[in-house]
Amino acid sequence: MTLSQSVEDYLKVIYVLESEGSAATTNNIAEMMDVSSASVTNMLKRLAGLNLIEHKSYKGATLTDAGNKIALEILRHHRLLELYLKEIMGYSWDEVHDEAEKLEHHISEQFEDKIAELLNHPTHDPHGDPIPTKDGVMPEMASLPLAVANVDKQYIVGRVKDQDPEFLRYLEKIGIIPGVKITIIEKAPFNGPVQVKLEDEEKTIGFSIAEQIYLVEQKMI
Amino acid sequence: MTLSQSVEDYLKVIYVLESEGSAATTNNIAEMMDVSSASVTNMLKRLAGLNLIEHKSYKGATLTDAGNKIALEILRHHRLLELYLKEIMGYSWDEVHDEAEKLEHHISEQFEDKIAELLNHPTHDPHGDPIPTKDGVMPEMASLPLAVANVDKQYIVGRVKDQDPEFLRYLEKIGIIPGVKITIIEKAPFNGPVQVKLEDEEKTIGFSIAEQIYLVEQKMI
DNA sequence: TAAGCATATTAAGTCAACTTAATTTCAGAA
DNA sequence: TTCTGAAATTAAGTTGACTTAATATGCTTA
Repeated sequence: MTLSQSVEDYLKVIYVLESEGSAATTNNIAEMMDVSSASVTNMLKRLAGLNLIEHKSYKGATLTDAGNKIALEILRHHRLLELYLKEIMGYSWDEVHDEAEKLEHHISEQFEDKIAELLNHPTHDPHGDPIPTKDGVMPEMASLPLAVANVDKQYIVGRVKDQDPEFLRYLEKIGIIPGVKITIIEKAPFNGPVQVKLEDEEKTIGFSIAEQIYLVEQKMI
Repeated sequence: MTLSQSVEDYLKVIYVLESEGSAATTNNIAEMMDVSSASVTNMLKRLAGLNLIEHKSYKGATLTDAGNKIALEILRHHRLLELYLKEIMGYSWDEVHDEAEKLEHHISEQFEDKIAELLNHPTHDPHGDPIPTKDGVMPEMASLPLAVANVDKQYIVGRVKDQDPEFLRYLEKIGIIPGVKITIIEKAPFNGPVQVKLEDEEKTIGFSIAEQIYLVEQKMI
């Protein structure tokens, strides 16, 4: 059973919405994929017909086991590719997303296995997103937003959510990338800026940025 | 201007037919692409509309400069990928074709440049096919079929035409791969088998196999 | 030079993926 | 409890890429 790129993309988006806690409603999907909601309704019917999702009219979609499996496979491709592009091919972390987005649908099982091996079976991509294992197990993901973490406690940057290249270049410039130690010095009230200490330098970042950064207490990787 | 995978494939096939000396007729294209001739007629109209080919009804197609440029770009992708898969990712030479066939349409300019650099700007792929340069120059290609080369003269295997994996595995097993020295010991008449000497061992191969192998007098690579 | 055959084209239809516009459904406020 | 606006669906149509079947073209040869 070989699925179209489009089908794979829908499944991936539904997975991501589900895992974010948002419902995979017609409009949510349409917005994320930048297509009309009518297109989504149509596709949801097809996906339901393929037993990849369950769809209740006017309610939203949930992945079946089969759909979940495929979504995880695509996600695995995507994240392995991101890491591969960065580590082996010398891409910067703001460039990897777009390239992986295209290639994820076209690499073979063999290619997947080779890069996993070359990378020594990694668990997280350059943004800290977990890479599902081949049998569909999702590693732990950093889930504590910097914006709500404790002051004066040392953490490690676990994950950066926003994939916008400019945003990523900014973060890299100020030194906030997965793996680095970070301590919150002060949080201004009313969603104000957050002052953090990295290695030795201190930086101040806006609240909305702090919401995109997730911390862990111990190194995951 | 971004072209569909299908358009790119047609251009590539037309290029290959032209460069083989065969006319790019409707039926030739249909056969190579395994589609109906009606499909080809349709596509030729579209391609002509895009100024990528010239098409005279009932005559056949020839690439315009624009079409040629795109065909060469795809061919460059394909052959760079083949070499990359073999040299960097550890594929065997019978496996690279299929994977490259899919990926060639989806890699970015950046990806192309990176692998070219990693491979040190190679001129030929693992089968000996020339890799067009970025500005559309096609390196020399071995053009002397083993089947018609001289007896008792030392050559070098330059290129293997047939891409069938089983055929390639056979050739590899008996040691006929681009770059190796080869001398024809004897050619049986009436398109009979050909006896060759490789390094130290002698092998006998069928005539139709000998037709797929092209020699050069001096190492190209 | 006309017949016959291979080659190519046209006609009509399918399917996936999309669109806009019209309509239906549902859930929350008056 | 009905109304209304947002969300979802249906209806109708487009485009690309394909199909089979019918028809047209033109090359060879008798």
